[in-house]
Amino acid sequence: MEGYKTKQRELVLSYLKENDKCMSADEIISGLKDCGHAVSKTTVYRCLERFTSDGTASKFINSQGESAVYRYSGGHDSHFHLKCTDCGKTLCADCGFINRMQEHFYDHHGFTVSKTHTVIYGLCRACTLAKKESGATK
Amino acid sequence: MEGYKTKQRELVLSYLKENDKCMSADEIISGLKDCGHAVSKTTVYRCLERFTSDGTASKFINSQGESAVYRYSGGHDSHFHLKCTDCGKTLCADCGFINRMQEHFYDHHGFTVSKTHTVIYGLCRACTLAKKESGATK
DNA sequence: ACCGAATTTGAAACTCAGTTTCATTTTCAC
DNA sequence: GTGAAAATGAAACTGAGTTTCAAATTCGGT
Repeated sequence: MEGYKTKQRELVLSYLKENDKCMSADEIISGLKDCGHAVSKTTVYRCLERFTSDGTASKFINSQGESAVYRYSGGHDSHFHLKCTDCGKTLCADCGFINRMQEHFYDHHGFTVSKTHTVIYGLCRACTLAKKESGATK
Repeated sequence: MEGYKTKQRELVLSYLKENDKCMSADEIISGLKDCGHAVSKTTVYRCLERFTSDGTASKFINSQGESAVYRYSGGHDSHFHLKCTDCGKTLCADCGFINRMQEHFYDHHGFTVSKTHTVIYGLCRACTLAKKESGATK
């Protein structure tokens, strides 16, 4: 009931497992090519979609114009992305606050917050400071 | 110190003011065209970028492959987007919880959460229910 | 092992939001 | 008015992701 088993799907899956970090589709495509196990772009996207929807991997959307990143779901659950709108860096925050958020949004908005897909936008420490200074001097 | 005043910029600004809701760049472009005040795509994007960075308007990024939406910042501050990863609908949540989030992320992660750019992903009420049911019956 | 239907693959063409380029036009301080 | 700085817009481009479709692969039934 789950489709055929194919070499390409195995390759993408083990690449995700072996490189346990957030990777764009492009990184995965060229990573596999460099290993001598090239898998086509189309197929990689199809695998990632499949893994994302069956829970094998998580997809993180950072901002439009920037590629999504994927990561093997090896128990990384309470994991948030904090994206700096100034310098563009993305921080990962593994913290329990998400549970409080989940409660709030479920109770007050009937909304089940995804543990893995949410991106919080704002300013990182460095850019917060930079903004403050430039605001003070200008 | 703020650039020249132009007809086009005024048109985009008043269109945002008069239609106080989230609109994609495309809606704005064709809306203006339909009013008989066409402004070029390039210019609309440039205006939106300007308004976004000077605080006149807010930009909301929902998901890659989908266009960003913009809204005039007429005091809509504690305003969140809740995006359903299943049906794709976006809900707006005007609520004070963002202040608690801001505190948490500032205190524990040195991160200043944007009041306007953050998108929370998850399942809306309807899709949460739908998931539960299909999970129970299958 | 072989057949054949269902599934998967991949190259190429496509989509579409957003950006870049650059010649032309507009603004506004002087 | 004049001219330098800024803004406009048409067209071409970019790049992530999708679609198309013919060829290849999987695997249950025999």
